[in-house]
Amino acid sequence: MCDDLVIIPKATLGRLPLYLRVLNGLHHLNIQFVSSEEMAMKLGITSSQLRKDLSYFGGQGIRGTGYDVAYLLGKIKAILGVSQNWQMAIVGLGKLGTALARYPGLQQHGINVAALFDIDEAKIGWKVGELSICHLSELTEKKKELGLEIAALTVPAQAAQEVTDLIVEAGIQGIWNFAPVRLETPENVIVQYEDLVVGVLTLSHLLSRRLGKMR
Amino acid sequence: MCDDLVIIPKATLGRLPLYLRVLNGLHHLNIQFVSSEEMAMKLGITSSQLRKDLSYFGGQGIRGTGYDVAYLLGKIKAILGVSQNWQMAIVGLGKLGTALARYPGLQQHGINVAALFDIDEAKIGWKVGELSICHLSELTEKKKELGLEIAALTVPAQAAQEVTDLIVEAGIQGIWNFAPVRLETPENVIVQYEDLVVGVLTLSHLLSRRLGKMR
DNA sequence: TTATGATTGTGATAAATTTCACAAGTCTAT
DNA sequence: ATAGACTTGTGAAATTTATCACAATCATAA
Repeated sequence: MCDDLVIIPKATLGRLPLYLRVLNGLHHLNIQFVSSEEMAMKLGITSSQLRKDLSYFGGQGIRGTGYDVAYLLGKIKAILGVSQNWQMAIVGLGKLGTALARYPGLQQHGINVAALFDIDEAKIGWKVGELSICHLSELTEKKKELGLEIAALTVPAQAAQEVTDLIVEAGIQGIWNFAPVRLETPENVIVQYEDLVVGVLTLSHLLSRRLGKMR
Repeated sequence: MCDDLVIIPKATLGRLPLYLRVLNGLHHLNIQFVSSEEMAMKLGITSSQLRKDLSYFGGQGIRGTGYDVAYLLGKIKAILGVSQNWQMAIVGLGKLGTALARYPGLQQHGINVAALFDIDEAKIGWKVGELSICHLSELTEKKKELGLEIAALTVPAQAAQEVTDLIVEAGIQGIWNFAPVRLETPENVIVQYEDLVVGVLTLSHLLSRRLGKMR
């Protein structure tokens, strides 16, 4: 009845968004079936890994034919929670926060940017796209009004914990944290860490080795 | 002589940027020694994992005392290739590219944004911070002039492969790819994939389970 | 010097993840 | 109906990663 309660390995979960993307592409092209080999090729992974991943939640593949694109898409969307919409607030409208507010990829995946908050008086009332920036003190009120469920935290590192406490107090249970610090939160709050620097440093490391540029 | 040739597990490498951050903080506070327990606490991992990670490249800890912050910092910087500077180009000055161009975290980690490219005639000549946007056709020339080593790819998905081919042709060997597609490149080019959507979908999944909001 | 307390380094073990290999199922063409 | 070509699903093996537990080491103070 409720497949989502099956335990899906973390490593697999991390790949589901990639699968979602490829399936979306195929669905757009009106392709009805896809083999694990074909999909794996597009993803740069092995077909057995893909099949194993899908097996954790019942990919319902058809031997000799492949997987039903629409069905698999629906299944993965359900697991990732993309099949319903989420109301998200952005807290901290600096460069990063502003870019995030305008990023179309969010809406496409069921994340609705519904409110913007900052603490800088100079920014209050400014518009980013359709939305006006509110003062952080309005968070609790707006949370109830708009049903905010996720807060993207794009404030400077020094302010992050303090602002987190306010977010938690407002009753928001999901924090997408772009500040480079670990946040202290109650158990019922989920924090997802996002850090651009990790990616570029990994690249930097690989290049150092490749180019032999080190001292 | 060259510790970087020791094989460091991928999982460990992925954590080094986090260690770098904590060590930077400690160093800033003029703290000379730190124990694995203390550092692990700040990171939300176990101390034994930290020690094991450091053991792969010789953390040079002192029993009873802990690790020398400055020494460890230098070591990790060397491994991550942060101890020298890199010249980076940003290709595609949309919302994301522009935010990246202004992101101070890059400079802080030895990544120098040295040139901006776009293909949209309307944008050519515009300034973002100190730099002017150049036409993509100047890439090869600028690569030689500025010694560009990394290209951040922030163009729409449809254009990504085409632009990648130009980047490769210009002789740039590191691509930090923000476009949600897999890139075909020669073996000597390193591609680091960056995808914001993965993070927020993971959060979405965890929230779905937690809140029991699914259908 | 010696006792005490703190902390590392690392084998051994456990857990998680990936890869392999192939039986079993499905489709198509004849 | 049958053969042949494909493709899935999945146990088992291999590999990678994380945790445990404790001897060895170092600093400090009496």
